[in-house]
Amino acid sequence: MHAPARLGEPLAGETRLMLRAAQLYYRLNLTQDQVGERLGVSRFKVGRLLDRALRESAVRIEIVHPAARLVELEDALASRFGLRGAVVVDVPATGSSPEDELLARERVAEAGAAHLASLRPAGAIGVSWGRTMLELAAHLRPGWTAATEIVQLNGATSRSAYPTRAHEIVERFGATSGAAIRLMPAPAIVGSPELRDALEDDPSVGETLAAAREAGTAVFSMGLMGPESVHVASGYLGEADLAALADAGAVGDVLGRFLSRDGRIALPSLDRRTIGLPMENLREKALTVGLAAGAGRGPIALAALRAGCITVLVADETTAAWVLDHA
Amino acid sequence: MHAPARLGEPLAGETRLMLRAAQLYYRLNLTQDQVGERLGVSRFKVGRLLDRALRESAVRIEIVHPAARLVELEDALASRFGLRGAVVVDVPATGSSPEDELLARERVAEAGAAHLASLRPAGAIGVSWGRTMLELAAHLRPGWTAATEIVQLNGATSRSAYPTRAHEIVERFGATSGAAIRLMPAPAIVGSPELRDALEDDPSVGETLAAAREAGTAVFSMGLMGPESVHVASGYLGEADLAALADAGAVGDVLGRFLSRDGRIALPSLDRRTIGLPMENLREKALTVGLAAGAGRGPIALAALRAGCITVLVADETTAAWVLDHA
DNA sequence: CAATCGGTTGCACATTTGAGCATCGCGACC
DNA sequence: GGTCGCGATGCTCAAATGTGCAACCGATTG
Repeated sequence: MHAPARLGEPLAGETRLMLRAAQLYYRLNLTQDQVGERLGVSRFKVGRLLDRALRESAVRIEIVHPAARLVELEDALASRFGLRGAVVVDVPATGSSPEDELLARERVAEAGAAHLASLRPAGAIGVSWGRTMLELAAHLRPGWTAATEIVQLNGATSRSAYPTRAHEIVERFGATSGAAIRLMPAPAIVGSPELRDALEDDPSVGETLAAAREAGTAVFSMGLMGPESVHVASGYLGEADLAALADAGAVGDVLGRFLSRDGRIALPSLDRRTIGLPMENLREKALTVGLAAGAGRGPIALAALRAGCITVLVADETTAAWVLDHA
Repeated sequence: MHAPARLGEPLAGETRLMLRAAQLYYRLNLTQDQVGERLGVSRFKVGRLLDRALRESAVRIEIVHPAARLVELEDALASRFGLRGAVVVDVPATGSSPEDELLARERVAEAGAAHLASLRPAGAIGVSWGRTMLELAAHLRPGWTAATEIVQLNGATSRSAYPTRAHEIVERFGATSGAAIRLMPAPAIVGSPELRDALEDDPSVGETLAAAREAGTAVFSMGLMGPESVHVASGYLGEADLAALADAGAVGDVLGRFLSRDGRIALPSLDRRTIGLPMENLREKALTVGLAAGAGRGPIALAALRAGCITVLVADETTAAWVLDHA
């Protein structure tokens, strides 16, 4: 090798020196100069010794903070899906009990609000509704940004006893940012494409929809597909629709648009009955913040990412890990 | 705390930033400047973030090389006993079978020879004898140093069939360094103090002893106390002596001088029958290299260190660890 | 409303570190 | 024995990093 032909050497003197240098440099925080003095070698040699130690990974530098994994997931998501950013939240318990769901929603919403504020979006901001969005709105702090207008992105007037509280969300966004608000007075899903078109043509809805198209920013959450969906609770979806969606391979929704695993509209016939900003318009926005909180949101998060309608993802750790595992 | 009263924060944004900075800096090896650019903060802030990460031990820097432990032991020994140096050798198997003993001796002797050469001792060098010393001598490489004289430090003429081979050792030291040699033609231990004195007064022994006192450097190994001691094999010690030594708490010998745990001469009456350099003269030398190789050498190594007669210790890992454990 | 205080920020400057390069020593090979 | 080539060494110079300091910001208090 490099040392003059002494085979079977128990421990090359160079290696001893290297380890000693590493100890002095990394443990005692001496300068390379000081290390060299103690070891009787030049500082250049110390530098090279430390180089070698690093190359041969005789010293390991690892990031051990409990949250380091979250940051790693964030970076992985951002680079894997070409995102502008990702926020992964550590949620203590990640079961699928209602309490755990609640907790996950809270943490994701809180983190989403903070991150949204840090982005300081300007101009018009479109927002969706749902439990996560309501929670997010609650966490917005006065003056978090100086938007000009808050626009509701999709229909929400409830036809059941269960209120969507979409107006609360929009109002809170408006109140905390000082922006004007624009609601969308229509259900999320109606019975026929014709009715959808008629409603969207009406100025009350149409103007909001136009504003939604113009908004540079969109903030929305992702919904689950199944009997527990808010769309079922709100009375928009019946048994038959649910069955058809399941047949079509739907995994959840974004702005009331149900997607299949690959990110495509799962059931075009249902999509034509859905009132709100269409997928293709959502994709065009400069900044879209999508939130996924709670067990089982992995598939819809991945679908939405594949649909290309997300530039900033906010999710809990379990969801983030699932997405990366299945991407 | 430091952040404006937001309690129960899932993960302070500062911490995210810190971890991200640490990732970029330590994993991707970006400069602090580049990290700052990516994260949108000044390089000063990055530096401070990295500082914090280090202080809060969010990043851990550890030395993982298998030999790192040896170096640690060396440093610990050197500082604990005020040594000029210590060499700890990694010995694959550390049982107490004859083969393991042999292996340990080989590795320690080899490392001892290499380290001795790196010290380049000048002037007169005193040497002891024994299996380890023989092995060490065999590993000396021509021109390893430019000593003027090699002096045998203690008596060695065998009175049994088992040869001490002390002359081989001294000759090899001389031949490889180009130095003159001086042997000590006497047994290690004799029957009475009077005979010891008479022999030491004889010029043949006395002149070597005087040279041994003058030598600035001494190299010796440490021997075990018990029936397997070379002194028993060479016929210097009988049953009665062995029993008396055991009673006196002897743990082993240095230059034929048996020591108790605390580093004192275990049996003065026996010591007065021992021919060779006395302890107090050994202590005065500028450089004394002591070798301890093989299972059970811990106690005598510790005793010798306590006696203050060692400035450079060469030992196997097990012995080194034992010494530090019991110091 | 002014004053003050703790903490954070960016800066100029000194120190530390890294990179490229000329040199040297030494063994291999003619 | 000469010389060729490789690796190690130490140097200069530029880049990167740490440090003390002044300015600043926001909150608290008189």
